[in-house]
Amino acid sequence: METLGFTTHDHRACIVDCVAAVEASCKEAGLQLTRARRRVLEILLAEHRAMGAYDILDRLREDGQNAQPPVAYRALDFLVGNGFAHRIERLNAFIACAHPAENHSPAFLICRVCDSVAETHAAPSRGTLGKAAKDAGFRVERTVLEIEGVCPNCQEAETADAG
Amino acid sequence: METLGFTTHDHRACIVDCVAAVEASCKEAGLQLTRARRRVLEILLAEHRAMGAYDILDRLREDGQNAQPPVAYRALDFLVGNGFAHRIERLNAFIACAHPAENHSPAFLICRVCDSVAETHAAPSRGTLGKAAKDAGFRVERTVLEIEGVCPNCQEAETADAG
DNA sequence: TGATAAGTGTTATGATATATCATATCAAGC
DNA sequence: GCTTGATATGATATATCATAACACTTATCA
Repeated sequence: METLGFTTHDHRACIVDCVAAVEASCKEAGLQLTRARRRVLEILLAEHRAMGAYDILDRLREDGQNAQPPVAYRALDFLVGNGFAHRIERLNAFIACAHPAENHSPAFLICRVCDSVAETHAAPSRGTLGKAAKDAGFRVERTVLEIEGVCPNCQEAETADAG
Repeated sequence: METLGFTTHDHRACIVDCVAAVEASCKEAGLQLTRARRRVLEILLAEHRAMGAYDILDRLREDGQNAQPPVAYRALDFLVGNGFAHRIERLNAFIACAHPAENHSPAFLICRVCDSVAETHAAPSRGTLGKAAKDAGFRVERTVLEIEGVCPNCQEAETADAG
């Protein structure tokens, strides 16, 4: 299990690889990775952090067009719906998937200080929780696991302030 | 473990008991359960479902005053901050805690069809996930676990439609 | 090539949440 | 009593997030 998001790295290859992976995945599934959708994916990948829809919109507008909210939301719906991006409920924001094309059940570590987000993955709810759902007669379709806390960088900053 | 929310029951005693429990808890902790806070708690308990801040505001207005958004949000901040209510991120909505005064780590079963919510509880993240957080150097403070699916009532409805 | 589905551009609006400043309330100490 | 400080409330305005609706274009495929 690899956790991404709290370490810096050269994003170039990362972006190219991810776009390629998504592209392949779309082709295989008969999905259209249109210009707008591809552009939003690139924006999310370039930032490598959770972005609000209007942040994305600002980037889109830098391309020279007067993009309106639905443009961003439609592309995001597509990306999220097909597992190429995730919505972070806690932040009303979106982030490119760190493991596109893999079938996975993501979990997020969200720093309450700097809002950085790391994606990791959780075992789909088994054990106690799965039992509780079953007992309640509830059919589980998707699990949202968002863990709030403080990232390593902000912990360092805390220590520095205190010392 | 008891899961509340998908069964009907007489709420009267439930409301009275919960308000009393919260009242006692506040007294013990030196917190002020003021009129507005108590009223919002009662509204949440009376509905026994997740309510948006503006739904709550509508109820508050039925009391005859022209309550403005901050009134609801402040009361909700108090209730959520002290564990007497929970925020459902998935729905941007709030629900009274089913186990006030107990120290707990809640999880929610959310029906995507009718938006009903059941509170249950999850073991605080141990195992794989706890390890992932630890490996990432992340300090966990709070875990949001929201499980989306279909509640028993809506499953029945599905079957009825199909047959 | 024409029918149909899928996607886009655009306007307007709905829904959720917070910043800000003024005022009230109340307990503690002089 | 009066002041002070802390906490809570009232009220206005605005920020932020999200979608409905409709006209138009593009992709797909029989």
